[in-house]
Amino acid sequence: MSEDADRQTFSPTRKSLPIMLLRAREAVMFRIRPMLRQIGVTEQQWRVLRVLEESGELDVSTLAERAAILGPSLTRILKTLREVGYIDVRRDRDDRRRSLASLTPAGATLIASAADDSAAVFAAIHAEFGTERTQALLRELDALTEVLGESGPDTAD
Amino acid sequence: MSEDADRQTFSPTRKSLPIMLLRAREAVMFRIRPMLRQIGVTEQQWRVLRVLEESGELDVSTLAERAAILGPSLTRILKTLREVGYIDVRRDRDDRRRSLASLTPAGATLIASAADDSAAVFAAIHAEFGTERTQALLRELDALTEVLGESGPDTAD
DNA sequence: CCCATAAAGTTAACGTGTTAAATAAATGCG
DNA sequence: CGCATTTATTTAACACGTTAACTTTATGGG
Repeated sequence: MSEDADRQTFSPTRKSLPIMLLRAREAVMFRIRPMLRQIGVTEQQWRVLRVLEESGELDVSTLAERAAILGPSLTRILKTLREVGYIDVRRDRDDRRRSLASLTPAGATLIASAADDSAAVFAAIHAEFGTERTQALLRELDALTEVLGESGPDTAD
Repeated sequence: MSEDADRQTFSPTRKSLPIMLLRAREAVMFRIRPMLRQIGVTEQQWRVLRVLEESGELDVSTLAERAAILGPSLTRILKTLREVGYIDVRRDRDDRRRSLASLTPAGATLIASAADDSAAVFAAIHAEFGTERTQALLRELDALTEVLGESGPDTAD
């Protein structure tokens, strides 16, 4: 009743790359959310804090790129994080179009307080799915992103 | 300046499973969005229509599960899709708590009109990343979802 | 030096993600 | 049968995703 005849017009949604990536991400996030709730930040706020902890002071564009968050979302997130005191934002003296964000001591403390819980979650995932298998999956995801990122339908010409 | 000493508290964000799944999904969606824009539906609306095309009439809970969309979002999406005439929604006679959604002819026509474009996009992805490699990645994503889905921090007791 | 153009962020508008609470219908038990 | 408890869905509130338009600052050519 759903298919015209004996030919599948689309691959089943169970085998669709976008949906499977979404499902896998959901499964992982399900393990992580309890920790995030505990410290009172959203998943995206956590990514921003993590990137700043990893890279130090960054301009908004680079931060957006590394945290995989779009500009408009990041503007709102930075506003919130600044209001609660986890980050500082200042203007770049040399190029006054740029904003530079950095972690405050309070932000660094927050991240440190979640380190053990975070490690435990990922240790559990490695234990259940396999450390090597997880690493291999990460490599494949990175490869897929690289391959598709080089040229797209909007980059054709 | 970012790390306390010589020990990495967190794995680099470049190797974080949640972030890599997000990046990979973004890379794939970047190829698909032009088609969705053309037919005037969002990514989530498209998933709902695809699932209904694949499975026929479904109750809201099952539809949410298969389209990987949460209940509250689906309520809004179904309202929109009904208003533009792509789906019908009715009450289940046997269990009046349930709503049943199904594709209208207009909805089926919309999907059919995008079939060729959709196939072309996925053919391109298979060509660039490899058909076998893509299949293998899908299997790993499914496996990860299964492994993590069986028990979680909220299912421990 | 002046202006057109580009670049970096922000604002705006609308749709979705996420959690908690509310509504409504079905179920089970005394 | 009557009511407390579940189940299915919706509503509400706030945060983020996405695209387009806008503001401000840099840059380059005349």
